[in-house]
Amino acid sequence: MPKIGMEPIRRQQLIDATLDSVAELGLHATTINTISKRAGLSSGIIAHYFGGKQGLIEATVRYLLNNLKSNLLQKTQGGCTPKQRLMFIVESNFSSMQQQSSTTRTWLSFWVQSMHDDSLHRLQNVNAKRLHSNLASSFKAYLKPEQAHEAANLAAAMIDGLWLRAVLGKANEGEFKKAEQQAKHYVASLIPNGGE
Amino acid sequence: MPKIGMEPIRRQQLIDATLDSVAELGLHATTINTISKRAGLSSGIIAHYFGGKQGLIEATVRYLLNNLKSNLLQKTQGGCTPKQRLMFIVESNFSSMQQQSSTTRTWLSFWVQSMHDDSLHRLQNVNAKRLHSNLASSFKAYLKPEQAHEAANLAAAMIDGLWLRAVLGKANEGEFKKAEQQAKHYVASLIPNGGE
Amino acid sequence: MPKIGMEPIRRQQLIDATLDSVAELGLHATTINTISKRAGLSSGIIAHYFGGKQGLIEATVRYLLNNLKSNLLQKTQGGCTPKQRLMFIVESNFSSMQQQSSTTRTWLSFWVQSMHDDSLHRLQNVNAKRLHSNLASSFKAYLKPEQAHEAANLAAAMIDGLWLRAVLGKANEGEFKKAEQQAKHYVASLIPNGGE
Amino acid sequence: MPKIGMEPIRRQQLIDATLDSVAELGLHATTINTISKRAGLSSGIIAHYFGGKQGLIEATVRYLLNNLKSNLLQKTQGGCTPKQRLMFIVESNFSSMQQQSSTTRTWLSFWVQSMHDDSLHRLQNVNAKRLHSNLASSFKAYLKPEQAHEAANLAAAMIDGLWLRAVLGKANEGEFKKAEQQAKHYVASLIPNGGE
DNA sequence: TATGAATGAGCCTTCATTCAT
DNA sequence: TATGAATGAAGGCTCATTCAT
Repeated sequence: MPKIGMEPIRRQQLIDATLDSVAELGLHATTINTISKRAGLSSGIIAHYFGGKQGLIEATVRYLLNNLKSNLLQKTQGGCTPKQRLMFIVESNFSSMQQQSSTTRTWLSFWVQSMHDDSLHRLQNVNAKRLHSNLASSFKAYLKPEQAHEAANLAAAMIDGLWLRAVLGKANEGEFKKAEQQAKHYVASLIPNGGE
Repeated sequence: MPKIGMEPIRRQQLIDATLDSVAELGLHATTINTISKRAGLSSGIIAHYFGGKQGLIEATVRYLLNNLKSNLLQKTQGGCTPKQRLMFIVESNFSSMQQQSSTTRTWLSFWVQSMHDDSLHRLQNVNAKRLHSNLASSFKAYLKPEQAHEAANLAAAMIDGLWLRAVLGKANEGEFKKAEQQAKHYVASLIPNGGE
Repeated sequence: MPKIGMEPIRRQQLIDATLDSVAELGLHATTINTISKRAGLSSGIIAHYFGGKQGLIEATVRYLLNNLKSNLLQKTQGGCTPKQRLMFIVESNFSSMQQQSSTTRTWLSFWVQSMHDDSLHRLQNVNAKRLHSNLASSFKAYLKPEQAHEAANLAAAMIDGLWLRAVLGKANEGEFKKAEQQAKHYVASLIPNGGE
Repeated sequence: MPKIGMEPIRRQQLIDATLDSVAELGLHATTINTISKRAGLSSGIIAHYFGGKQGLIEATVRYLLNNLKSNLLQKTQGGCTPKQRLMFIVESNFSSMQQQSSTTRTWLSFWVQSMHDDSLHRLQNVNAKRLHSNLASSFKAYLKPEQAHEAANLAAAMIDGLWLRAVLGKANEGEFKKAEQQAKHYVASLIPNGGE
């Protein structure tokens, strides 16, 4: 008699294993075997639940994006000022899934793969636009629409740049935290009069 | 006696073909065959001149780094103010190799691969340090050492962040140019009193 | 669940195919493809069961050695005089595996390869020592230890020499049998007073 | 202006290099490059003088056989008794080319290769027959033709067997010498009344 | 006479996919 | 629902051969 309701459990097991494997070995060296072994499951299960490797990769990226989204939602659900919201945006981009430091490199691996993979590129675009619109809508409390967009662009670039350098430089937690502080400071500097 | 003086020509042909292939297909999908076909040569020639695929990849990265370096050197060789030098640094990071838009994504592919490849990581580190030290030494004309380093960090992050977003967003030339302007503007903003 | 209990069958299929291929083509010309084709299986299966070509080669040699060993064991298990045991040793070295004439040359191929392959050399050493110790322990029924060792050396050399010349000379069954008789006769001649 | 009379020099250089390479690496791992590098020449020269790798291999084997032959000739040219001649035959088989201990394994490599290579097999046959006929003709001084042939067979087998075990067992010079003594002793034992 | 650049077939290995159970 | 045996295409590498010089 087949076990019932295993699907969500198995899917999450495999997504977690994928994150692990990509973090440790890189996307390039991650295979169906490195994943299934980490999950303690057979390789065939991936075709069963995700249709194939590509399906699992996409599901994993979606999972990361959802995490990022809900992380911000959770931080802001109690209500907050636009400035606080900007800080939360920075925080969630630096920490959300990155609670396990492992996922930072995973994130970057997927990012780059998206340049040559249309379905990943679509997902990555959604994310970039969401970051921009989140930032812009908050900046609009302090700036004219045109300027708010400009500020959002710069803020997004600074967030990505600092985060990227931290990841590529194999930063430890302290350095990572410092990068986050620098990002916050820069974002704050884009608000006229400190948001008063 | 076999044809003489072909070595540098062949090596460059293969490096160019590698840049092409990685730009179009990504590092993951770039094979000995995609490269040699683009170079109009046989696959065996790669082993002949570079020992193997890995050797060619590394030579290609070294070529990119050297280009970046000599590009800046050329811009500044006539003598310039520290502020001008900062602008040149931004420019060379945005444009050097990137004259052919193809190399932008190549650059990024190698960057990410460096997370899981020691020899590439070493090369990438050299580059990161050179950018930082170039920036810091220029900032020292206007700031105390400590602050100059801080400014160099922020400037480097902003350069990378804007460049990265331009690349991943598949920016056209105009958008790329705009990102460069934003980077310059930001770097200038880190100089007290506009460098007077 | 996949087919169960196939492992020993597949392993034997592949070992048999290896013996065939090496016998016909030589170790040098034996490839993963010549083996897997003979086994009626795909090339990938070799990695699956033996980790690679080298693993299969070693397993095949081990199989030959085990056969030789159990062949002698079987002949002598009913109990026998030391002289009879010596004859059985000769017989098993001439015939054990060699019932299929194919394996004779295979055996020699592995033997020679062992000069440049450490893992094979270790296996080959075990075999050489076993032959010597089998002979020596039997000779000790008739000779002093020192002399028994000497006799074992000479007997082993004659067995190998006759067998080798038969193999290299592409002997037919009759010639092979004659070589075996000569070996037995020589071994018997090393026993004082014909073993009375 | 092309150098004249280089041919015999180059041919010998390449044959020597082949012996070296096969001794050290085995026939399997010996390539046109390992040979030409040892000879201090280019790889193309092999095609030039021997038509290809196979031609060089055959020439090398012929060289070994000629050495063996002339070694015996030289030993016996002063005239000798049949018994002495038998001893010389043993000696030349143990030592002739084996002056450089390196060639022993080379010899064996070629021997085995001859099982799957017709032109080598023909050469190897010539050698086997010569050994047999040399031995038989000497034994005929002491035995009837039929018995002389039998003795020649046994003697040849013992010579090969002892020599083979010495080679495969990676014998040092002392052990090698001892094997030669055992061979001589055995051959002498085949002569009725010690040749008086 | 001699070189070594260049080729491309063939090798072993890796791996996503398929499928019987 | 889950397995892992089996496949076979594709990858990088090795190497004997060819040939312009």
